[in-house]
Amino acid sequence: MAVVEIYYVEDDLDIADMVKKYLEEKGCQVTVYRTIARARQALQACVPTIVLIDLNMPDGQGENLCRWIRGKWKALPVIFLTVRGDSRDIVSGFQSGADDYVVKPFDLDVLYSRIQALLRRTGNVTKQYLSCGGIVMDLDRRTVSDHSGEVDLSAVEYELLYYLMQNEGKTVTRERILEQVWDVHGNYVNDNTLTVTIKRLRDKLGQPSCLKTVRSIGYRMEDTV
Amino acid sequence: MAVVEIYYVEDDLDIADMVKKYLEEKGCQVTVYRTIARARQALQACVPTIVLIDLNMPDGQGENLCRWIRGKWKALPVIFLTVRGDSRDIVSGFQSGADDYVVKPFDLDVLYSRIQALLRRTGNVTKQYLSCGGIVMDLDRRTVSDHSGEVDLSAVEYELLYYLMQNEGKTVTRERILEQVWDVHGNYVNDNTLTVTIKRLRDKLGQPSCLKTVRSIGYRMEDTV
DNA sequence: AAAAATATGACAGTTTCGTGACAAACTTAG
DNA sequence: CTAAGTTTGTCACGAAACTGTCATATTTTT
Repeated sequence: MAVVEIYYVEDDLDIADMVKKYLEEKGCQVTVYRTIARARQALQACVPTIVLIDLNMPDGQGENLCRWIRGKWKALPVIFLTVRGDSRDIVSGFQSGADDYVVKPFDLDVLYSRIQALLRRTGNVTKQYLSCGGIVMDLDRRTVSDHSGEVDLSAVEYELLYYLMQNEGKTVTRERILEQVWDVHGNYVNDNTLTVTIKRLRDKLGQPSCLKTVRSIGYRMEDTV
Repeated sequence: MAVVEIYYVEDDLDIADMVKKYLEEKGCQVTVYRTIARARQALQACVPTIVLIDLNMPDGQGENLCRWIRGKWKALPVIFLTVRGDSRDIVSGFQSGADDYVVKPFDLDVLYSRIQALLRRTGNVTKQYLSCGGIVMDLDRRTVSDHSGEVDLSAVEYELLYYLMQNEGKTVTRERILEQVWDVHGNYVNDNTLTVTIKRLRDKLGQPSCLKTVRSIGYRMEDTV
């Protein structure tokens, strides 16, 4: 299984630290967000494997974040971690769309078991998102977003971006792109067509720094370093 | 609503009865098995929607039953119900392949929430209603309403809307829609027929913003966010 | 400074979708 | 069974968006 990327929304830094350390030991990649607002912002840029949410946050209820997540990503796994262990709380937590609900104080091994069980359940789902440098492609919806929200791409632009993001980190040659995106074999396609489509992409995506020109070779998508 | 069929493996008849009654009130169909052997026999004859297993059974450990189930049906939802609430027990329960683990004494509402969450996740819930962006389809009554009340759709229009709402959030291609809604094999169906039917749908539904055109690909139903 | 590669702006042919109209097929009521 | 009303597929047309190309500018390399 690829790296499990976890977003953990928690304001209590002691707990957050403990959980983060434990999960990192298990090989997960954990990012902690101390407010709902920040978590929301991060989610717009990149979609993790799973989200852990503390119910009581300083800037709102975790349930609302979960509902918001469900509105955008129907299948993104969400687990609540909370001290509120009353039946009514649990039921309302599930009603906001969560997949599991763990009451503090919890055993870390149990938490990890539950994460694994959930990922086992969702694991075989074909990967639905491609993300790189703040740009997210939702392959099911066939939409693209950047930090400022959804971006409307034409068919060719979408195909081009898709090809580049599939090869994130690799430099792909102009010829190869032309072959793959315009799949012409004998058909002459003006080489400049690629240049122009790249420009149109960059314009629509707000000149993203992750789409790099590799002079005399081609282009490369890569996270800004 | 399609019936949720539950196999409940439990030797304590008092608890079994209570749980069974509660779940039946919720519209589920519950069969109780008092031994692992009988449950196994029943599973070989018929596979339910979900299995609830008590860990301590007179003729063996529930974990073994779960492992056996996983060997045959990788995706059949399984929940453990048990008094053994020690961390090690829980972890080993999950390791045998369970999807959830509920410690007795449990609240019935919580149990039901967990069952629902799991079925939601596995896509086993057949809902009576489909709703999206203010449009509600009642699949039993075969009716459609929007904010202004019931809308009268023709057969094809209904099928088209049904297909789109089933795939809420996904962009579906024109070809796929034509295949699915007009199920012609070699039969020529004019591509424009789809365009026209979409228009008729939009007219009747008051130009809903949730029915989006994805140029040169197809259409997508989606809540306006 | 010249040459090469890439970026940019403008333009026009093409594609795609929405729209109104129409006739054949089907349904329903009398 | 007939006649009126509905449904459904098709066509033709137009507006809007898409896409490839050219001419020109800008940047990078030698």
